[in-house]
Amino acid sequence: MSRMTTHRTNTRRTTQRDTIVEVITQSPGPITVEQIHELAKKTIPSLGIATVYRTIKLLLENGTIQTVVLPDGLSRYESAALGHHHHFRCRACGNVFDLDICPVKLPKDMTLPGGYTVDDHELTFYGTCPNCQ
Amino acid sequence: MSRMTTHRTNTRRTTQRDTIVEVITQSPGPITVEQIHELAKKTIPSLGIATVYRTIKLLLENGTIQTVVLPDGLSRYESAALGHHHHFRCRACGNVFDLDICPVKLPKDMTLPGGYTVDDHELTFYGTCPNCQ
DNA sequence: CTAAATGCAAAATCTTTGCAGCCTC
DNA sequence: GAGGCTGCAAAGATTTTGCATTTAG
Repeated sequence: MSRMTTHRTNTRRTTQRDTIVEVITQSPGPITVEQIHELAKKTIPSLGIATVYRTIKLLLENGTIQTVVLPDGLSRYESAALGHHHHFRCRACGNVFDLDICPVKLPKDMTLPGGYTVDDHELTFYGTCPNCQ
Repeated sequence: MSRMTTHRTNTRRTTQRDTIVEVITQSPGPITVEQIHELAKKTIPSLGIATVYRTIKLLLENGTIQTVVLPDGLSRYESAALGHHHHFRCRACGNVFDLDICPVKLPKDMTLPGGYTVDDHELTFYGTCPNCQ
C-alpha cells in the first residue's frame, strides 16, 4: 500500500523570511503589512510586497505570528509567542503598543447574561502614548 | 463682509437612506456592508452597492453610526446612539452581538504603567452565542 | 425647476496568483 | 539537481468615483 500523501510542505529558510520574522518580533507592538515591508526593505531593498503577503500567510498558518485588528480596520501582526496581553493605540501617532500588564482580571471562561458562553476576550485601550504626550 | 462658505450640504431624505438606517439600527449587533446591502435590498431590490457605501460614509460623518472592527478584519456598523457597551462574537455563526451589560468596571480615564494616558477602551468577547449552543 | 441622490460602470486600492528564473537543501 | 521561493506583472476582490438620469424639496 502506498503511503498517504503528506500535506506538509518543505519550507526553506531564506533571508526574506528571516528578515520579516525579525521585523515583526522586534517591534514594540503589532505592525501592518506596509510597515513590515518598509522595515524589511532596509535589509532587502528588492523585497517585493507579494513576498511579504505570502510570508505573513505562512507565519500565520504555522503559528509563528497572529493577527490583531483594531478599529482603524488595518490588520496588524505580532509574535504569537506573546502571552495573554492587551493593546494600546495612540490616537496621535496611530501606533499600537503591547501592554505588559492587564488592568482587569477576567476569568477566561464565563457565561454572560443572555446565554453567551465566553472562551476568550480582547481589550484595547485608546489614548496618548508616552512619546506623544 | 461676505459670509463664509457653509460646508454644510443639503441632504435629502430618500427611501434608500431611510432603509439603510433602519437596517442598521434594527440589527441586534453591528453588521457588515454586505449584510446591510442584502437586508436593504429586501425593501429596495434595485439598491446599488455604491449607494450603500456612500450612505455609510455620510452616516459616519454626521454621527448617526459608528464603526466596529473585530479581528476578522471586516468593518461593521452600528447605531452611534448606543452608549458605552461591548461586543460578543460567536465563533460558530460569526455574528456579532451587542452586550447590555459590562462585566468589568474600568475607569474611563486612567494612566497605565509605561506612561500611557487612556481616554477610552474597548472590550470584545469570543465564544458561542445562545443560538449556536 | 434646481440640485442632491442614485445606479451603472470605470477607476483606484489592496491582496492573491501565475510564472520564469533563483536559491536552499 | 529538484523543488521551494522570489520578484514581477496580471488577476481578483473590495471600495471609490464619474456621469447621465431620477427624484426630493
